[in-house]
Amino acid sequence: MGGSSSVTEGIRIVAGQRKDQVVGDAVTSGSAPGRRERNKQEKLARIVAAARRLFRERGFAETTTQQIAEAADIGTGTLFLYARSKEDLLVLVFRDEMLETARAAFSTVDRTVPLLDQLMQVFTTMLDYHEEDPAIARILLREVAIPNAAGAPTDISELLAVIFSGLADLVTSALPSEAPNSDGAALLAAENLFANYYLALLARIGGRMTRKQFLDRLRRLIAITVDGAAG
Amino acid sequence: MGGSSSVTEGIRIVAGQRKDQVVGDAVTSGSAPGRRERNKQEKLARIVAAARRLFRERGFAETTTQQIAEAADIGTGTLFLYARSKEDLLVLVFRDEMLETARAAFSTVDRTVPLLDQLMQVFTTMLDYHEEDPAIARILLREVAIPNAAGAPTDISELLAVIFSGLADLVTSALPSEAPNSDGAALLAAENLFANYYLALLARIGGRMTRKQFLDRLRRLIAITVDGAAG
DNA sequence: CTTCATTTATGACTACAATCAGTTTATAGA
DNA sequence: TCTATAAACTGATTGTAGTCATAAATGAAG
Repeated sequence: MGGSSSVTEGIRIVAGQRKDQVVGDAVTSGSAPGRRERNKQEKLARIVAAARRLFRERGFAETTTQQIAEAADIGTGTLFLYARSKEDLLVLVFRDEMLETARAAFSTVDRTVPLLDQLMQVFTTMLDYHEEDPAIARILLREVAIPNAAGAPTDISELLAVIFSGLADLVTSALPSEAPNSDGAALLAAENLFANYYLALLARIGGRMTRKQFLDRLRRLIAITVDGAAG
Repeated sequence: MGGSSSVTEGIRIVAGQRKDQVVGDAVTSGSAPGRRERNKQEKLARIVAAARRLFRERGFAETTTQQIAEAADIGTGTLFLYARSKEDLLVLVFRDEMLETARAAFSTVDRTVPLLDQLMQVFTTMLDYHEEDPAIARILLREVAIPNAAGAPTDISELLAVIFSGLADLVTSALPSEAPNSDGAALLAAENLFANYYLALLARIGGRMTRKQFLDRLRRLIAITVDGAAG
């Protein structure tokens, strides 16, 4: 997403309102973590591990938050101190995998082929990941698009940053180095490309397209953008 | 795991065929509707009317399916013969309004202005509709993108057809009449444009953009596609 | 009218996400 | 060390979406 405008109108701390919690990550840097912080991180790790295993083994709907809590050896209420909802927990659990997938996708791109093919490589890698477990992907993609519960959901800004800057970088590299403000233009092109990928992915994961149809369609869609921006 | 020693975790319903019902519209054409059919339509109308009123008055989360059933004067279980889930009911309720909004958007476009402006007119009209009730729009857009429950959700193909063919028509009209297979190309362009609109809309409704930011961003995004396709 | 089969309706019931008042644990200060 | 305050944890409880066994309504056929 474009400029993370530093408007800072949130007001966060103080001011009596304590609604939105979710045990915050209080690790500033360097200094002693402290027992409380260590306990929190350890618990978070247990929760994520347990949830991942259960979601994978039984599926999302078939796994209850009770089961996750029990497997993570915590109280049922504790779970919701770490994730706002069951769906949000899913994002928390698979965020890192998605991030790694995205990073891998960009780092293995063959930069000698045309931009269109580079983009298809990236998107195909990300598609492959989601196709491994379409049932999970469905809910994951839904939650990423529009979070369910109110309040601050699990932060995915890093994932988005990797994707957008990665796409923008491919676009910039492929373009003849001339345009002056091409940075903003490249980021905008990245958003355009991602929008096309995302909606096609929704159709694919939603079972409204075969894999072949998806790839074919996506290629044509991004060709519109790529040819336009390049021509 | 733990707890009772009996494993029993397989079983679940899983068995082959799903039961996908949802009282189908059996009106073929012309011939006598029959009492059964009339009752169904009447009930459906009552449900939609009651749900619309309650969702508008109290909001989605604050309205229970019991309240809707009572207001529609039907049993609680009956509701789920007409919609697969509470979310699906929301689509059922607002589908017609969205369809009308889309139709109106396309029929009032000023065809004398540049294509980019025509598209912005259409998208702005649709944005206006969703901004009237962002809380409802949020869930509506989620459900449209990826239906919640399994089985056939409320059919929105007509809405999508109106939007895609409408966009394709604008594109075709604005382009110099020359290209032979421009029909498929125009439809593809329409998908590209819609993808950009939809993701921007998600950001806007998700509160991640002001209205001004949305319009500005969307204009730049679709400019990429329009300039590319036209140039 | 009287079966009979099929479709539609019902509401008591179940399962479960999420909450919240009360409890425990950690840390800072004395 | 002990005490006070805040942060984190807990599980019994609650509200409600969605189910399912049963019943009612409809239409077809005799």
